[in-house]
Amino acid sequence: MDEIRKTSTSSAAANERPTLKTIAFMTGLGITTVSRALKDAPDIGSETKERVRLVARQLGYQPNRAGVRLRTGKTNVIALVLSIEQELMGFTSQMVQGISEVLGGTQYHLVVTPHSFEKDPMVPVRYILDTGSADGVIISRMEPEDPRVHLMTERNLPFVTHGRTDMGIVHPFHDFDNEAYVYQAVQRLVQRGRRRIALLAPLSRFSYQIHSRIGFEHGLNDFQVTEVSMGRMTTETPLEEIRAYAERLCRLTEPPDGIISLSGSASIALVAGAEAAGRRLGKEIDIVSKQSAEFLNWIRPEMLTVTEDVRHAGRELAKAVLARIDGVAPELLQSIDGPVWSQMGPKD
Amino acid sequence: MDEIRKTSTSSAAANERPTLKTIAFMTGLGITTVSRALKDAPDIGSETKERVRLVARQLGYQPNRAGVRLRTGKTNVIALVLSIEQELMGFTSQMVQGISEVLGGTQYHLVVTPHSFEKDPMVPVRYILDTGSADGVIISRMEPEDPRVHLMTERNLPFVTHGRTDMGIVHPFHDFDNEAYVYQAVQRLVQRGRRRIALLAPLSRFSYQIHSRIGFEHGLNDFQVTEVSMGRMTTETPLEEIRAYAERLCRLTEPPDGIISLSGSASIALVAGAEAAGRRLGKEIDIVSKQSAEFLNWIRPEMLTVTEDVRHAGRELAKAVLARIDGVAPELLQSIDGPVWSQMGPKD
DNA sequence: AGAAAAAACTGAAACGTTACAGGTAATTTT
DNA sequence: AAAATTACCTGTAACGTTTCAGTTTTTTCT
Repeated sequence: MDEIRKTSTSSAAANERPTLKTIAFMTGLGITTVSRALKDAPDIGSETKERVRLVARQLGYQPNRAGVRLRTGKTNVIALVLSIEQELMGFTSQMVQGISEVLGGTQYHLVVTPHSFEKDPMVPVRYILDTGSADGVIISRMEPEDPRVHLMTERNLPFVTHGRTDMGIVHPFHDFDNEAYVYQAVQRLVQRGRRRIALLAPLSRFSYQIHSRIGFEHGLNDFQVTEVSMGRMTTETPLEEIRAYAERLCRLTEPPDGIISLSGSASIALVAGAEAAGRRLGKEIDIVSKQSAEFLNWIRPEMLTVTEDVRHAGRELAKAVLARIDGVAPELLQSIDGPVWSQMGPKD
Repeated sequence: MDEIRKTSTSSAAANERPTLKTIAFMTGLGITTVSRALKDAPDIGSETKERVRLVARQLGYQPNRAGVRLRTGKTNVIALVLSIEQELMGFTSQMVQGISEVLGGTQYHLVVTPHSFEKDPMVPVRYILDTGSADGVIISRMEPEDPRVHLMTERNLPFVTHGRTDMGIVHPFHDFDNEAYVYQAVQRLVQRGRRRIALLAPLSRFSYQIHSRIGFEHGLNDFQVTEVSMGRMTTETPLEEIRAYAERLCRLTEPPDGIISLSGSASIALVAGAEAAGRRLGKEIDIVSKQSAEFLNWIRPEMLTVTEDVRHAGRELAKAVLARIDGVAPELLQSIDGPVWSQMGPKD
């Protein structure tokens, strides 16, 4: 099948995608006028604007992205930089949905750039900077001193972070309040009579490890309970190792009676370990977990959970980058979500 | 902070991004020559090519995407069209990772376009077609008669589907063998002595509902066991309804002793329902499930599972669109993954 | 009435790339 | 030695857009 009606070089195409030229031809105006009319520029007559808009809508005109990008440098792209090490249980999916909900009403497209954080987190950021391939960037897995934030700030590339930094640079972010989460987790465990609590925290390089530690220590202090060490375990340790460690821990003479986890999937391993050691949730031990999708309560209703609304985070992040691109001051684009505890199981 | 060294209009910029013009200036060649040299065109001297390549590498030259796209129409973009109704447990994340692994070695970017399948599945496809915003498309949630496939085929837009159709159009696809999965599931249940089996299938509009039904009926027939109806339940029914239904089912005088599920998250609800009715997995009942991330065995080791390798699917899909874009015949770009059963729990 | 100002519109140039239709010099053929 | 061929290279135009520097027409001011 080859093309049918191939139109001549001049305007007024039958089948082709309409351009400014098409509209100019149909209205009898100049291309410049059409361009300015669609932008609602002040030096175009209002009747003309109306006419142009009408024809444009009629034709289903959509500005050619390549043309705009070439001329103005504006890509109309938001880049989402994802770490391939990121939690799997629904996180990415929700984040993408949330971002898209916001971008859906705009000209922006979402380009997803997964990358190994372990190898070199700077690679995707540098690429975007070198090629000018996005107007704004969303990054996560923040560190207190984050070189990506340095670079993008220095090079004036709008961005938001999912998570906070601590480096004296004011930048847009959205974060979950892990400090409050862990503090409240301790509180709830104490309310249930727990006295020996362990914390399964993220890798220490990440900002939210520090936040969760702070919340934990305040909790230990305020409620006068003891910590049981999780050793070298983090939320990123392979599940089987976590399970084995949890089992060992629960077999000690002085086992923990409460565990707080920062990761939904890691919690599955904790539960498996604790139960392998004969502990029952809600009886000898309570496990508290953050999750990015409601599933833990389905499998163990006794578990205490907070569901981080990642979709909402995606929306906030998207709104923030867009606002930043529009020149809104970074200090106005910072938000933190507090923990929301799920309905409880049998106990309540 | 404003810009420093702003270079004049002519070439030889200090800080700016290099273009063909920059290379042309530095080598003393014409822009055309440089362009052709980088494309390894036959009418350029080999020594010249070497020289151009050297300088280009030196400068870190990367072709301007907008320039290429404007001139040639090539976007270097692959669009992933996702349904927001899609399973949450890791599916999207894995799919994106898989695709990116393949695109990582190319000039292609991945644009993600979530959309409500329920509302109108054609919208994103039409948008891509109307705006020419991608060179290739990946879609999922296939139906036997899929209008998206019709449209893209007719308009000659390269695409792959995750799942098969049945409409006499030969097109690239990658699929999981749901028929074999369900058949083998029946077989395994029978091996465990189960005789009354229920199937929790997808919505009937989807191709894989049909495949799973076929596998199921063959199984029922070959192994001489009876079906217990799941009523109006599908994998997309809200979890709480599924749970309630499963519980009711298990309280009947003739309850099922085996359930086969096509969705990991729905299986959680099935387990909850069965257990609420006092049935124990591996004892009075066996539940078999497909999942897109290894998590069911962690929470109920007695469950029989198959993990669909969505990441691998992403890789296959990406390779297929790229090949299709390069003109490879569609019939050569079709693949089906067989079910791989996980290690069993205590029983084995 | 003439000058000045305002309103409405427009052509040319440029962003970076590639296709096309050449050009020039060296080499081969006759 | 002239003609033809080959090997290499290049300028121009075009893709669709916006910015700049106008131009023309109408209105307002003096």
